[in-house]
Amino acid sequence: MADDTTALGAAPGETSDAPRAWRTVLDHVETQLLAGALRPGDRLPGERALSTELGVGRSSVREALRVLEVLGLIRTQAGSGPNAGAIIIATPSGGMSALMRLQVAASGFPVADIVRTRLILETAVAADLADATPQPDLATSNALLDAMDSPDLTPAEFLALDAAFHLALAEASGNQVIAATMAGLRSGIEGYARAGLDRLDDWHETSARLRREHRGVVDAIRAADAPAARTRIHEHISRYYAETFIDPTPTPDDPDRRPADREHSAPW
Amino acid sequence: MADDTTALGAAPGETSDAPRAWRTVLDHVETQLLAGALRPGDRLPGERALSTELGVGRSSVREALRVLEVLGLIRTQAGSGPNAGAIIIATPSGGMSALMRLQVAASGFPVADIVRTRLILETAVAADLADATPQPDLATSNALLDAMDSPDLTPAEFLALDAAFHLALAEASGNQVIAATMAGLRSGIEGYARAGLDRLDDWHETSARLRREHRGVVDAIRAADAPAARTRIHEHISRYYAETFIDPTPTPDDPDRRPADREHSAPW
DNA sequence: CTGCTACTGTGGTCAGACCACACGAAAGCA
DNA sequence: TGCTTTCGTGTGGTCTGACCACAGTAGCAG
Repeated sequence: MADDTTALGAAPGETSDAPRAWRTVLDHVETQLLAGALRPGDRLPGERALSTELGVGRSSVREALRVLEVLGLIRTQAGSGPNAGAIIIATPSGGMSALMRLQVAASGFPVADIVRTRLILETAVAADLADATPQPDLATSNALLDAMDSPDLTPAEFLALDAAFHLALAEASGNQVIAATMAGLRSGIEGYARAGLDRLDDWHETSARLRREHRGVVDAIRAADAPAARTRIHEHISRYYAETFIDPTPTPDDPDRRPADREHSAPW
Repeated sequence: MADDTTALGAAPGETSDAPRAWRTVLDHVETQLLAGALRPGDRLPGERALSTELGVGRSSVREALRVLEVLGLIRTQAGSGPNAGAIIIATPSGGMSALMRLQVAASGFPVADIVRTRLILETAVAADLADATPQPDLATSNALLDAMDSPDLTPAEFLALDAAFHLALAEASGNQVIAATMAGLRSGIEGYARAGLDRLDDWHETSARLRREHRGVVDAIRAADAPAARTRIHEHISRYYAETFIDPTPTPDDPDRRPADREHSAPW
């Protein structure tokens, strides 16, 4: 369809219309994706090729590719051969994590909101797993649970396994959006979670309780007892945060964020 | 490779360790953000300044900035004055939308998973709003509802208002993470939603029902009847998708996606 | 004091040049 | 013939230097 565009489309200075050059590239890739011309596993044209093909500079192409890379859409590899170049991979978790992490860092996402969202999602996941007709595969989760029983784990290691466990549950539900979101939420509050360790009085006792609660959740799922799974995971998460965070209250008061309806005091 | 030459931190070729230059920039910004040295509203150093400061080329700085921009962390503005340059803004919805949209396009996110996630989130939001102690502010939602009553709306326009309504509810809950996620989910399936319009037998009847259901949800929230709010929003959403999508079944079968536990037949 | 005009700094883009790398084909050797 | 080595080639990764358009601002003219 006539790529009109002409060579003028993206001149150096660009004015009036001005679709930022890198946007052109991004849109082009998205279109190709939507049209099915590009599927996971495929290789994108080389940067130089895309550059001439779209009539933009290579740097602009690179800016777009960088975005795609961070968003988890492509993987780049220098060199030659079938594995080289930019190939399409749909790995959302990475992008989701980056987004959450940075937004939290920039106080765009209050930690409390993240925790609350996590609560909602995990509760639903647990109930979902319990109700699943073909008993869901919890092998990964169980393996992690066993690993957590190891007595010589540092709190940080335990925490990592804990996070993996929760993520494994989300993945077991088969919902990729939730799994990716959970991964993102996790990494968004990772720093706080680690910092919260110091706040615990008795780590030994806490870890024991966490392990117990984890087993409880899995047991409820196995027993196909959705209500119990819901309750247990809910309490598990909310209790932990109640212990490790001083005050999970949302952002104090930003000059440009209306503190309007914020105190919904949801019971988590 | 005897003579590695280079030896300088970030020489052109870079080897062994090789933290990709743009990553350096990204990490730097994130660190500054975490340290509080950079807050929303602040201006980042100029590209050239950052370039020399971090010892990387301007192109690398730009690649990083582009990522930050797409992620909704900064806003760039050419020219001079206080509004020029790259200033920190924490606007997650944009990045979330881009992420979702592209992942769906690349079949990284099955549409069904998105719908299901939306269902979970919105159900929770509705219940949350109903339980909120200070009656939440539903002014925006109501205004949209009224706008939707206009008889001369094209299906597409109606759909846009509908989306805005649902988003307004999420925003009213005060949870920014959910609001942003909802915005992302929406734009991820926007194309499908529009396409689904053709599938409707009687648009007039459908829109009337949708309006009725919307009011019903808001009424339940006003009445602080969380269970009703839950049920109504759930039915509202699931019914619509059941009507507009042929087969909400996840991706057929991708060579690299195990069709494992996927049929959890969630009741939507 | 007012209004116009240069100036300056900022992002946006492009073009060209290297580098390191990884693969594959050709050349060399057994 | 078959294996090893070498060289060539194409790819991403980066840097440098150069314009352009734009938006304030300082400074000059009225």
